[in-house]
This record gives sequence, C-alpha cells and structure tokens, in this order.
Amino acid sequence: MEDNKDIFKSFLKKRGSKWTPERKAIFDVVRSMRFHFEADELFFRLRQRKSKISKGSVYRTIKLLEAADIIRPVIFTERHTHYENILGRKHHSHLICRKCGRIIEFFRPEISDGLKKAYREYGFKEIDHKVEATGLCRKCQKKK
Amino acid sequence: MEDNKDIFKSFLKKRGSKWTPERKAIFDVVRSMRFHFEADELFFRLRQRKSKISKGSVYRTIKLLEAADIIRPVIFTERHTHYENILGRKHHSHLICRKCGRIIEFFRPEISDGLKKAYREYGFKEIDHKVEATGLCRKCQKKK
DNA sequence: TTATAATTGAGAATAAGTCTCAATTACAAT
DNA sequence: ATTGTAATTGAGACTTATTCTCAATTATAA
Repeated sequence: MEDNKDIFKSFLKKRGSKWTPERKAIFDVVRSMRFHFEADELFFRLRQRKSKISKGSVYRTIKLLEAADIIRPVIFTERHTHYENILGRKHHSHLICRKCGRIIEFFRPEISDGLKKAYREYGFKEIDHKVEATGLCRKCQKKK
Repeated sequence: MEDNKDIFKSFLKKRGSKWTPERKAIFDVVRSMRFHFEADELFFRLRQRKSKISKGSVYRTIKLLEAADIIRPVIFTERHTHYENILGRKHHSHLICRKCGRIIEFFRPEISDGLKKAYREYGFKEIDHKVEATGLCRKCQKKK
C-alpha cells in the first residue's frame, strides 16, 4: 500500500501543480477527519489551527482532492455538499434516518454485484457509485 | 390502481389544503414530464403555457408533490436539485456518464435485495433510496 | 538568483432556494 | 348566493454555498 501521507503531493507533482503550504495544511485536516465533513468545517478547523487560509483556497483544494480520489462527495439531500475521506477505506453505502439524521455506513456484496452487472450490461466503464438509503431508525420509529 | 389525475387533489384535501388553479397547473406540467426536471424547467414550461405562476409557488408546490410521493429528488452531483415523476413507475437506479452526461435508468434485483437486508440488519423502516452509479459510456470510452 | 507560471487572499458575483407580507382566493358555514 | 377567514399567491428581498476576478505573492525549473 502506498504511503497515504504523500499521495496528494505525488498527485500534484504528476500533473505539474505545486505543493504549497496551504494545500498541505488542508490535506492534513482532511486526513484527520474521521467522518463526513463540509467545506466550512475544513475552513473552521484551519482557523482553529491559526491558519489564515482563505475560503477560496479551501474550495479549490477540495476539487483537487476530489480529482485525486482522496475524497468524494456524498450527498445527503441537503443544500451543501458533504465529503468523505476515502483513503484506504472500503467502498460503502449510507443509511440515513429521516428524523434524527443519524448516518450508518454499511457494505452489502449484493449491491456491488448488482452494480457490476449494470455496468456490464450497459457497456459502461465504472468510476464511482453512491447508494443512499433513507428510512426511520429504531429509536425514531418508537417516538411516534 | 388509483386514478393518477386526482391523486394530488386527494392528497391536498386529505390534509386540509386547497386545490388551487396554480397547483393544478403545476401538477399538469409535472405529469407531462417524461424524464428528470428542475424547478426552473417547470417555471419555464408554465410560462410557455401563458401561466403567470410565481417561482415561489413552483418551489412551494414541488415540496407538496414530494410530500405526496408524486415526485422525488434525484441528485446528480450538480448544484441544483433534479426531480423525477414517480407516479406508477418502478423504483430504479441511475447510471450516469461522467463525460457526456447521458443518464440510463436501470433496475437490478440484487440491489433491492441488498438494500432490504441492510434495512433489516440495522432495524430501519424503509422510506426511499437512491442509487447513482457513474462511469463512462461506450461512446465516451472510445473518444479518448 | 531569477523568471514566470501557478497560486493565493479578499471580496465581489452568482444562483438556487427561502422568506416576508400585503393582497387575493378557496371553500366551509351560513 | 354570501360571507368570513385561514390558506395561498406574487413580487421581490434575502440567504448562503460556491465560483469568479484580479492584483499580489510564491514555488520551482533553469
């Protein structure tokens, strides 16, 4: 397995882009995120670290991290985009409670299997997929 | 099967809301949409029909149609929300070409099966789900 | 050390969607 | 039919995530 610490730097070098302190700081924060996050959250955490990186750079770097397959957008039917760190993680689906908003990550081989068949059937080359299932969690079902 | 023409009217009556000409006009346009659409598209089509319904009413009515399970949001990683008419349609997944944007709707029993298992495993009561698979269609694979 | 093309910060711009509120309207009760 | 009233509407202001612009700065190849 490649060293995760250098994956973004390598990606940038490979495409002739620069490895700047701003990009390093943003990548560091992203690597520290254990769950889903939004652009604003990165910005806030950078501020906590006394960094003065601008929002513009945060958004710009998010796009680069997406292009590098380090994060991917996960959309939860809200207005702003959520991301998740996918470095070294198994591809998974999301189960979301409509009432309390709790998010559970799960993996089901049947789903991967069905997707693989669909890609084959329509002659598509696979890139990525998202599965978002909504419902009511046990607690919220009781809470009439 | 219930008469689709009256489903929205019944829904509104049942909850003590009014059946207005504006809501009827918007529902008519929605019923005429064969594929995915955005709020703006409804607004534009209403204008073509010489209707002067405001954007506010379009957005408000979209929410009601969602609550009535007549349309549902389908999110394609873009900034604005897309909807699809689900009246009398089988639940399906989307396969999207990253290059040309082509969207294919498909159904795979393995996916329904995997989702059902996930809902059961985590004790969730099912509401809805979305599956969005992205890749490159046959044509775009060739077009290096 | 220097040249230069890429990157940055600051803040203006954009645009989808929401909110406000006075005027209008559907419809239940008379 | 008429009326009372709560719901709905249109118009446009507002919000807010994200993008854009551009002059100043900086990483890096030469």
